[in-house]
Amino acid sequence: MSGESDTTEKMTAALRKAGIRVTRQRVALLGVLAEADDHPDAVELHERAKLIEPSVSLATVYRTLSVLEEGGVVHRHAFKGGGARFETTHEEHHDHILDVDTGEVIEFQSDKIEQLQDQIARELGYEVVHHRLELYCRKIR
Amino acid sequence: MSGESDTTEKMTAALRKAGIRVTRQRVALLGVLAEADDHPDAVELHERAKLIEPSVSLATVYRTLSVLEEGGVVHRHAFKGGGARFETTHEEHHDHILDVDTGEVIEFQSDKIEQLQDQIARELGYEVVHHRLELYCRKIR
DNA sequence: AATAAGAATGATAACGATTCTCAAAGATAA
DNA sequence: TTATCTTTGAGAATCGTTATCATTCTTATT
Repeated sequence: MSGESDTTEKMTAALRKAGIRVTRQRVALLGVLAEADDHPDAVELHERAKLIEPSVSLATVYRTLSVLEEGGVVHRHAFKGGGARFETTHEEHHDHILDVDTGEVIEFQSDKIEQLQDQIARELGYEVVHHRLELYCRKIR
Repeated sequence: MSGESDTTEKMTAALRKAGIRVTRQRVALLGVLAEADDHPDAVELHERAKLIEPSVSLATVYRTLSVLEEGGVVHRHAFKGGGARFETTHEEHHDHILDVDTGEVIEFQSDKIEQLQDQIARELGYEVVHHRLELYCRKIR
């Protein structure tokens, strides 16, 4: 057996597959992203990545996030308030509900809404490249 | 007749109605917003307001925009790239299509989508406080 | 394994958008 | 008109993010 963890191997493979050069920092960050089930921002990701690879700088976190986004490996969200937040792309497309009281993020998916969006755009002579749908909600008592 | 323009009177009345103290700067800015048919950002609004009331500072533009937003007089949008952009609230609710090539903003409205949003939220135990729906589109050739 | 060439990195400066600070000027109600 | 409280302009400060640059690391090639 090698000294490499299973996660490290997986992340390395994922980076190679996306045509992204492999570095310790990138492997660490992607590992953090892969096991995150929330939607962390760059600073939070930096904190977590440092636990795995102490040498990661915040600058590299930002740079790597851009590279991963370009490579289609992560999605960047710009919810209200604060900075951008990220999640891996391995799940299928979804939109978000944001609890305005707790800040919690819930994911949902609606083919119907997607279809309506396409239809509306088409009627106006456009095709949808991508969209942003966020429902800022309050829990019903 | 008074020396006040018709617009000034209207804006003054609108501010009073919203319970916002009336100042030259606020009247000027609201006037600019009222006759804007695009979605200007703070710097652009500052430029335009200075033509009416040269003493307006950028700080006051930002402060006033926040006040007007709280008073329900304007809406703040955070489209991708660049800063916040604003529009008056007098029209009815609508969402936006953004032309990714030209930057143009088109407004649209769909009761069906609104209903679907409410329904989805309800099924998850939430009620929608407000939402954000932006379609980033390309013109069909 | 050694190397050459280009790419990625850490530290920090710079950036753009926005908010804050504070003394001076202004708006409102009495 | 005055007293009180608010708003203002100017610029400093802040926040999230990107750019700079000398050094280190990856990778492809020996």
